[in-house]
Amino acid sequence: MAAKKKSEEIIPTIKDIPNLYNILSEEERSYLLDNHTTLAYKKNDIIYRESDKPTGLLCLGSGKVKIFKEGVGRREQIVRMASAPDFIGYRALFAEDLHIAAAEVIEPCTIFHIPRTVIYKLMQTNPALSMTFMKSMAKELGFARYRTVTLTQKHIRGRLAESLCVLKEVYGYEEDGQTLSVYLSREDLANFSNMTTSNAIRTLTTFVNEKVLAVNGRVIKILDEDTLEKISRLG
Amino acid sequence: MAAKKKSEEIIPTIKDIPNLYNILSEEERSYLLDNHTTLAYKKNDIIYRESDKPTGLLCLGSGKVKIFKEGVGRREQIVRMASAPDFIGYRALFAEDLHIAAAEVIEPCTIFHIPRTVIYKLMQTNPALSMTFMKSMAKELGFARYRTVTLTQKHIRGRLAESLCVLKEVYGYEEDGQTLSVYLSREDLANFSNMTTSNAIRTLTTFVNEKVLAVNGRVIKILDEDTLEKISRLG
DNA sequence: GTAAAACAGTGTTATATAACACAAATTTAA
DNA sequence: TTAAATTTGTGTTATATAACACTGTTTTAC
Repeated sequence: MAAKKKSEEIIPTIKDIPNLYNILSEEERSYLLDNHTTLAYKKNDIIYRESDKPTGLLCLGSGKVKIFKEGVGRREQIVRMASAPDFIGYRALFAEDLHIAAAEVIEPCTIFHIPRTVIYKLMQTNPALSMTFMKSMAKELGFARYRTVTLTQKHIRGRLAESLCVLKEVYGYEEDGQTLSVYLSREDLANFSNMTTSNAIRTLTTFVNEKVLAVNGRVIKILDEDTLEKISRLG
Repeated sequence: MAAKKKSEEIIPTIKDIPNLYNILSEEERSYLLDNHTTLAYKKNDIIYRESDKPTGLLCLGSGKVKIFKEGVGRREQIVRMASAPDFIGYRALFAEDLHIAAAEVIEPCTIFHIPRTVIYKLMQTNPALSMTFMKSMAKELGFARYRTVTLTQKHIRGRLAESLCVLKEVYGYEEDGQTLSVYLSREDLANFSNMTTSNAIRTLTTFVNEKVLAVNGRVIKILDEDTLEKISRLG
């Protein structure tokens, strides 16, 4: 959080995407290194919007991103929280569709852009690369299925508890082993959990009263992970 | 529907899965023909269950299948309705996961089973095959995202209207150009639309009163497709 | 450094939909 | 071919959660 820390941060390179770089041959690696661009985004930047056409593969080298769809009456539904190293926006690329969700920066990002033709060429010669994307997408589809059920069937407490558990999985804790390593508005928390902002606030308060969480502004500490998971499971 | 018709039906072969067969070389085709099995399932058969381990790729050659997850308090959520020729159960295969949903036969099926090693071997030599599965899965993920939003945000009328539109897309009409070519219980309709059976029945009745549908038992005619789509869109 | 905007928090009310309970009709099985 | 089970249909009640309306507090921008 300290401003000083930021200036010391080392900028990642595409070599830091192991799922991508590690499986390439020497020749493929140099082809990739010569044929990608590195982009820097700051907080609140939009990386792509709903109905944009994908131009290539995006790899999140550092930073945090939320992926969301606009629903009924502008109400937004966050469908995924991405962390580095992750692929983003590749569903639309491989489906040969337009984007069906938007991506917005939550914490400053380094993103590698690999043009469609480049990544397709690599996939032609390297079957393992296709398998990587396939596996990644299959995991996401599994998660999407799981969430469809829980967001429609669990009660408010269960939905919020589950979202917090997911955030813990994706971003982990700070050094203290308790503080969630994301800094989200109540509204984002609500949009990730399919509820109104008021209800997210209220439910957060009950979790604090029950000593499951400690909350200080947007800083959330998970005091009792087991109970949180239990609340999530029982809906 | 006539019993006689059934006995005349020709049994499909794996050549009838164009997304798979058409993109293979002669050599690959004969390898595939020698290394798959054809299975027949009847109504209400379970093809696989939640937490089963996938053993290979399943291709639906004929028939109709529902894919569902069990949610809170045994309540089932239908996440997909499959029609021939479709791949089924391949998400778990490629994610190297257990199945996270179950598949049940709605109308008698012919299914081709291609062992994991066989399909992986083909994917090693044929990059286009990987792309086929990738595209298929990307489309499904898009659909899943879309549904998450509508099932959580649309009202009951919009959800049921949307489900009927989806069924029309997937299974189409009978020869009369109006009758939905699936025969589902009210409960299945409800489980596909995230509502109780009573509410599915009631809402169906209001659609009949509004002359959008005509219903005779489980036979549903869509009288006014435009209005149905409008109801679906407006939520 | 101040004004404006966005966000957090809380109480109250309204409402969509689940839950329940039962009757009638249809299908299944013995 | 009769009984049992399942499915369909309808009315009533209960309740979870959205919607609304404010106030106080941060953050942002000029």
